[in-house]
Amino acid sequence: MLKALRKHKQIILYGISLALLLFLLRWLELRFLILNHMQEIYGGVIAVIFTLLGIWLALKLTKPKKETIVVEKKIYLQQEKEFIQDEEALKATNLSPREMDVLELMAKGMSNAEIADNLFVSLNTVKTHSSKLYEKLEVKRRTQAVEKARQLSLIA
Amino acid sequence: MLKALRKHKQIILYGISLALLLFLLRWLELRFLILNHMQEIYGGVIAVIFTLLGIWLALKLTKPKKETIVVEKKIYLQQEKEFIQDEEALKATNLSPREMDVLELMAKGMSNAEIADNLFVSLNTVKTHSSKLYEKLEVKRRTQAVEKARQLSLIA
DNA sequence: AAGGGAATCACCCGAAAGTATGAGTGGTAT
DNA sequence: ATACCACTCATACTTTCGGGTGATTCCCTT
Repeated sequence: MLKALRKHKQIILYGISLALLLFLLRWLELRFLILNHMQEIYGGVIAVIFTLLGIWLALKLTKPKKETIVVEKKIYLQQEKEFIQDEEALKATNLSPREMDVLELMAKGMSNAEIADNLFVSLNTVKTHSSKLYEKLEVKRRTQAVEKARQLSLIA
Repeated sequence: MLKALRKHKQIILYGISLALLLFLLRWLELRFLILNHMQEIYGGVIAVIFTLLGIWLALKLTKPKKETIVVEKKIYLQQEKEFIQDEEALKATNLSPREMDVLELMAKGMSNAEIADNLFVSLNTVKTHSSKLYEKLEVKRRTQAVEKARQLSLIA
C-alpha cells in the first residue's frame, strides 16, 4: 500500500495540485465574476499554468535523453613483435636481393664458405657480394654489417 | 525576417493553437452555457490539454544530454623494450666477466684490436678471451657468438 | 643498339680472426 | 699451502675476411 502510494506520489501530487488550482480559480471566479472577459483570462491563466506544469512533469518524469559521444582512448601496449622488415630502409640502403641473401646468412653466423655452399655460388661471389654490401651499409666488418642491419630492421 | 520567423516557428504555432483552442472553447461555451458546471469542465479540459501540450513541448524542446563513452582503442607499437640480461643464462654459459666485456664489444662490431684498446689489454689477450668464449658458447666464429649471445639474452 | 646494374666468378694480397701452446700473476677455496 | 681459476701476455701458425681489379653473362631501360 505505502509502496504503491510512494510510487505514484507524482500523480497524486499532481491530482491534488489540480484540485487546489481549480478551487482557487473557482474562488477567483466568484470574486471577479463581474468582469466580462473573465472567461478568456481564466482560460489563458489555466493554459499557461498547466502548460508549465506539463513541462515540469515531462522534465521530471522522462528519462534524460542520451547522446553518446564515442571518444577513442589510445592504449599503448607492446606487442610480441614478430619481425617486420623495414621495406623503406631496405630501399634506402639499395641492397640487391642477392646481397640481402648474403646478409641474412651472415647474420646467422655463417662463414663466407658456408654462405657460398648455401647459395650455390662460389666463395668469390660471396666475397664480392659482401664487399658490396659493406659499402652500401657503410661498414667495414661483417659484425658491423649485421649490427647495422639489425638497427635498420633489415633483419630480425 | 523569414529566418527569425522560422526560428520561432514553435512559439508561433503554439500561440496560434492556443488562440484556436480558446476560440473553440468559447464556441463550446456558447453552446453549453446552459450547463451549470461548465466552468469546471472547461477548466479541466484546458488543464488537461495544456498539460499535454506542455509535456509535448518539453519533450520536443529539451536538448539531449550528452554522455561521453570512452572507447579504448588498442594501438600496438613496437617499443624498444628495455633489455633485461638473462642472469641465469649467463651463469649457465659460465662466461667470466672479462669474457662478457669482450663479447659485448664484439656485438658492437668492434675488431679485436679495437676491443683491446677499449679494455686496455693487448690484442693477444683479447684473442685468448674470444677463443675461450667461443668454446663456452660452443661456436666457431664471432658472428655466431654474437648471434648466440643474443638468443640467450646475454646481450641486447 | 647501347648503356647500366645485378649476378657470377677469378686471382692476388694484406689484414683480421682464430688455434695452439706456454707462461706469469693474483685471488680464493680447500 | 696448494690447487684452481681468471686474467694477462706472447709466439707461431692457419684460416677467414676484405679490398682491389677485372671479366662475363643476363636483363632492363633508354
